[in-house]
Order: sequence, then C-alpha cells, then structure tokens
Amino acid sequence: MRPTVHDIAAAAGVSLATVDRVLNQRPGVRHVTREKVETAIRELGYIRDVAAANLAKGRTYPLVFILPASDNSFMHGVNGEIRQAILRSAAERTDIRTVEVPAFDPAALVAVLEELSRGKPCGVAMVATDAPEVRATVDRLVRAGFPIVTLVSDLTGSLRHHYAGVDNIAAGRTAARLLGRFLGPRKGEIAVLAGSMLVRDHRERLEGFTAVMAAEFPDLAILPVLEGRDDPEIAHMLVADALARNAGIVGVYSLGAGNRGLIRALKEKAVDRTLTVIAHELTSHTRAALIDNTIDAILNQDAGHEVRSAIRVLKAKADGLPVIDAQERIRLDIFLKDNLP
Amino acid sequence: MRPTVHDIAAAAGVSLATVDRVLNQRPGVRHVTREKVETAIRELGYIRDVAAANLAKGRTYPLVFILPASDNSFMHGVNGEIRQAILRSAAERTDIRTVEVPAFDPAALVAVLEELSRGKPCGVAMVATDAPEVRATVDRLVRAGFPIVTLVSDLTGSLRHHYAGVDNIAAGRTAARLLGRFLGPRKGEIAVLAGSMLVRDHRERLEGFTAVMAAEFPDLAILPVLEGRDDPEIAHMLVADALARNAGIVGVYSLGAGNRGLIRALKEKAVDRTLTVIAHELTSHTRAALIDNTIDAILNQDAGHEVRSAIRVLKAKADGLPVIDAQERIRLDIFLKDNLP
DNA sequence: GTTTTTTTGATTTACGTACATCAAAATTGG
DNA sequence: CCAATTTTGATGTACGTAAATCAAAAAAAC
Repeated sequence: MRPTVHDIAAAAGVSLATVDRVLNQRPGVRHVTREKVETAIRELGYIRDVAAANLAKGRTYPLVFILPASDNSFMHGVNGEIRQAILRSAAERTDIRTVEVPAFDPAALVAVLEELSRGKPCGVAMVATDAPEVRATVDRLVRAGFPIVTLVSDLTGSLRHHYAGVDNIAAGRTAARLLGRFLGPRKGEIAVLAGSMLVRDHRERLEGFTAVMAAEFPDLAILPVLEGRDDPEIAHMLVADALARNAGIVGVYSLGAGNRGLIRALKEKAVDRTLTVIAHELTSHTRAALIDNTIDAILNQDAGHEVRSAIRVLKAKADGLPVIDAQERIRLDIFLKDNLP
Repeated sequence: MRPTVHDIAAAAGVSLATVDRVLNQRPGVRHVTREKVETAIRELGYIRDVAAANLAKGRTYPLVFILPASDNSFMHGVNGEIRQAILRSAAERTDIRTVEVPAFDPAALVAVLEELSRGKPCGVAMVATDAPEVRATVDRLVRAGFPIVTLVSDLTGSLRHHYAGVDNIAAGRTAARLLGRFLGPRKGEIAVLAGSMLVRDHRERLEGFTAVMAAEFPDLAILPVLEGRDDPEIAHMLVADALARNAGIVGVYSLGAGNRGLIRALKEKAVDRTLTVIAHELTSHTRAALIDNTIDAILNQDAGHEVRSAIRVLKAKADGLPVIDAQERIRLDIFLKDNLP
C-alpha cells in the first residue's frame, strides 16, 4: 500500500495539520520540523495522490489557446482538435478557451498575453510570433509562474516551458533529401512554393531545405521562392506560370499551405512531365494528390497530437509534475501513398 | 458546474441510494424508476467522476504484459518501456506484471492465458502468436469480460479490443516504394533479410514489399529471402555471402532484427558499391549506420508509444470509457538522417 | 517570570463516488 | 385484507487530500 499523509504524520511524529502545511508550503512551520516531515516523505517514498488532491481542491485547469486568425486548413484543423479537447474537458477537469489574434502582429499578441495574465489561467498555449517584445512578455509571465507552451511555431531563446510542434529545419532537410533521392541522377531546377517568408516556420523549412540541397545535391538548383501567401489562387497562378516559363523544373517543394492551387496547376501543366513533388500537411486535397501520383510525399505534423500534448504538458506544469519527454515529442510524419492513415 | 449524483437524485426525484444502484447496476430497482434515473442522467449530461470513483473504490488496474522470450534489441526496448511504466504505476494506479513465454509456441501462450485469467487481471497486453488455438482462447476471455490488447504483433480476426502496433503490410509497401524511388532508373536485384518467415510481422512486411515491388518497380528483382533468425552473426554471414556471389545486388531490405550483422557485412563488402539499404527499427547501430550513409532509411515503431498506448487502452476498457482512436494509432516512423530524434 | 508571538495539534468539513445497513414504503401473492 | 416480498429512502463510513478553526504548547521577547 502506498503511504498517505497519515503515514507521514506518524513517521515524522507530527500532526496531520503540520504535514499539510509542509506539503502545501503554508507558513507557520519551524525549519527543523519541516525537515523532519520532508525526511519522512522521502523515506516512505510518499507521492501525493493527485486525483484525491484535485478532488479536494475542486481543481480545474483553466487553459487558454492563443491562435492566429489565419484561415488555412491547418489552422482549421488545430481549431477542430481544440474543440474535441473541449468536449473532453469534463473528464479532464480542463476549462479551455481560445483567443484569436491577428497573424504576425507582435503588439497584438503581447496585448493579449498581458490581458490574459490578469485572468489567472493555469496555462497558456500559443502559436508564437517570433519577435523580441513577445519573447520579453513570455519570459516575464513564465518568471511570474505562468506555465506557457508554444504550439506549432516556437519562440526559441525564450523561457517557455515546452514547444509542441515539429522541428521545421529538420522538416526542410528531410524534404530536400527525399526530393534529391527521388530524383536520383536527374539534373534540373527545383521550384519552392512558400506561404510567406515572414513566417518563421516557413523560413526554417526553407533554411533546412536549401542547406541539404546545396551540400548534397549540387545538380539541383533552387529557383527563387514563390510566395503564395497560403492562398490557393495565388499558388495556382505562381506555379502555373513557373512551369510554363521554365522547362527545366524537375521538382517542387511546397512548404506552406494553399496546396489546392498547386495541385491544380500540376494537373494542368505537368501531366506530361515527370515532376517530383513534396508538400506539407495532409489534407483531403494533398491526400488525393498523393494517391493519384501528383504528389510523391507529404510531410505532416499531427495537429491532434500537438493540441493534446500541449494540454498534457500544461496540466503537468501546473501541478509541478514531470512530463514524459518521449511522449511529448511531436514527430514529423512522412506519408507515401502506402502508409496513409 | 458539472452535475453530481446528488443532482441526478434530485432531478429524478429519487434518493441517492437509488441513483447509486442504477449507476453500478445493482439489483433492486424497478424498471420505471431505473428509466427515470437514466433519463435524468442523460438530460443533465452526467459524467461519472472517474477519479473520485477510483478513490472511493481504492481501485488499481492489475495489468499483465505477455512477451515472447526472444532476445533482440526491439524486445529489450519493449521491456525497458514496461519498466518505465512500472515506475509510473503509483501515479497511474496500475499494477503491471510481465510474463515471458517461449516465442512461437501457441500452446505455451494458451496455457499462460488460461493461468492468468484465474488471477483476474483487469487487462492483458500480449505479443500475439498467430495460431487458431490462441485466437480461440483470446475470444473466449474477451467474451468473459477481460480486456485484451495485442502488442507489436496482432491477432487478426480475433475479438481483441485493440492492436497497439504498426500496420506491417503498409510498412513493407513503404519500404518498397522508398527503395524503388531511391534507386530510380537503376536495374538490379534486391536482397531481403528477414528474421524468420514463421513470424507474422515479417511475413506481412515481405508481403507488402513484394506486392509494391512487383507492381511498380519491375526492373528490380527480389532475391530469395535470407532468414537470419534475428541473429547478427547469421545475418552477417548470409549478407556477406550474398553480396560476394551476386554483383547485381543494388538494394537491401532488412525487415527483421540482427542489423548489427548486416551493417558489418555492408561495411566489409560494399564500400565500393552504391547500395541502397532500408532497415527496420532504430537502434544505436542502425542510427549510426544511417548517419554514416550505410543505411538510407529506417522504418521504426516506437516501443514506448506502443506500451503507453496499450496501458491507456486497457485502463479505458476496464472502466468502459471511450478511447481517442487517433491518439492510439501507432504510426510507422520513417527516419532519414535528417529527422532523427 | 510574565507576556507576546510563533509553532503545533486536534478536529471538522468538504470533494464525488462506492458500498453497506436498516428501516420504511410500495407492490405483489394468496 | 394480511402477509410476504420487492423496492426505495435515509444514513453513515470510507477513499486521500485540502483547508479552515481554535486551542494548546513552545519559543522568543521583554
């Protein structure tokens, strides 16, 4: 049988009230007494029964998700997963709220963070915009005791407790190697379609991609990046135009959203060409394109895992409990047509 | 505020004791009364507080893992993950035990299952040996109310509640496509190294592999399977011999264990050849080989995820709770040197 | 040595559920 | 209609912890 507070009290020769004061760091305990209790806790291997404690406290976990107000299918997916999590909140004692902020607007994000910190949530998950003022605010809140995790997009160098997202540099590198290996001895040019170079994720993917391309596949030249603003129409136009004007394109790397436009352009302009195409994010469109061989591989991050992981980590941090790192690592999924879920 | 049993009692116009009788399906409740209570439960959206219930019951989850007594690094990994889970058992109210059975011995497995069912565990996770008598026993135990999940190796067509493992046919197909695409226009022969064709996982991987190879990469011929019995020494010998005798080999697919021997053979006999190699399971050896370009891709199943998933599912089944399917799907990891964890 | 302050003990209630007991009410059988 | 039976209510205890109150003891200050 697992030891309880009563056992600790008996072992330390103090009363239950004193054990409680030590456990919940309440004042009014002499140093020596506190030590006695802590020794007993260690020696008996006492572990607080979190379920019983939460029951007694009537604890809930008020959590806030801060998401950019961008309207692409990946963010819709994240939203959907948060809604799923809200449906489970009764069983998980969570109380989840989402707040939308304008995308790529550090000042707005800072304002929301300040505002939130007054509402005393026990945790914040945020899609970070990478800016010094955001970092400063996050650091201040973390120091003040708020658990904060970044979601999808990290805030490197900040004190955030955890990042629930993929390593985008590794994703870009992986895309480069897949593309390079799939193309084998072929020489030619590679078109890169991004959303915007203002987004950190996209910059990082491109960075990893170009690094591996330059180092290991010198016969493949990367064309100037097409910025499709994650919009299918713009993406369609840019890709169609590039394919029409450049007969030397042998591969495409789409590292952002707006793949619907890319796919349409490929089907219109490249049926006769054997292009190798790698894209990000598994959606109904990219999935269909993978199956009909328009796309050769899809790199994906699982929004459901990211949201669930963020919640688990925030709860654990709020309780001061450890997290299982391996469980919380968000993996880069590589899908070929053979291993689709 | 979430409704409690008291709210149900008030809403249904009955006493707490009656609500309790309905909730815990105790006898002595008239049909009409039971209906009243059930209506109230539905209308208020009552959800039993599992934590409080477990506290009151003093519930623990006695779980048993049945593992084959095979001594390869993957099974060692599984064992290690189970030990990790045992360290967490105080917090998770689990009481985990492992039982070893001789590998590929259906009779022994059946005997252990029979034996266990007398000990009344609330759940069993087993690496299944695929045989009719095992299926029959599992079905009988499931029907008798024991939650059973298969781990790593499934028992298709049985009534097991869940399978915590990867789709091995998809794994084989994925390996084939990666190998085929990496080799591009090259023609030649493919050596396949397996553990044993008596193992279902290996048969399935081979099945998926040959299917995609035959359909999509007709220029690559699969050589007769080398059965290395998951032993590094035997694997080394077989692969070295095959490479020495057949200059036409352009690729290798290692779908079992014993990769240490494979890697040694490759380094001895194939430094001058540009072989494309795909192997299963990420270990320190395969990892190093991936980094030094001896291996081109590693397919992996995460033993930690499998063990944790099995535990979550068994606990949920024991409580009659739903599982989050997407969370419990075990994914096939594809590692290139760029996305290693 | 007395007073003031700090520390500790003893006790109670609560959280939401499970489970047991015994009495009271309602229903059924004859 | 009475007795036997079934159904229901009322009540209490327990699980392990949190949190509060008030009294008692110990330590510190004077």
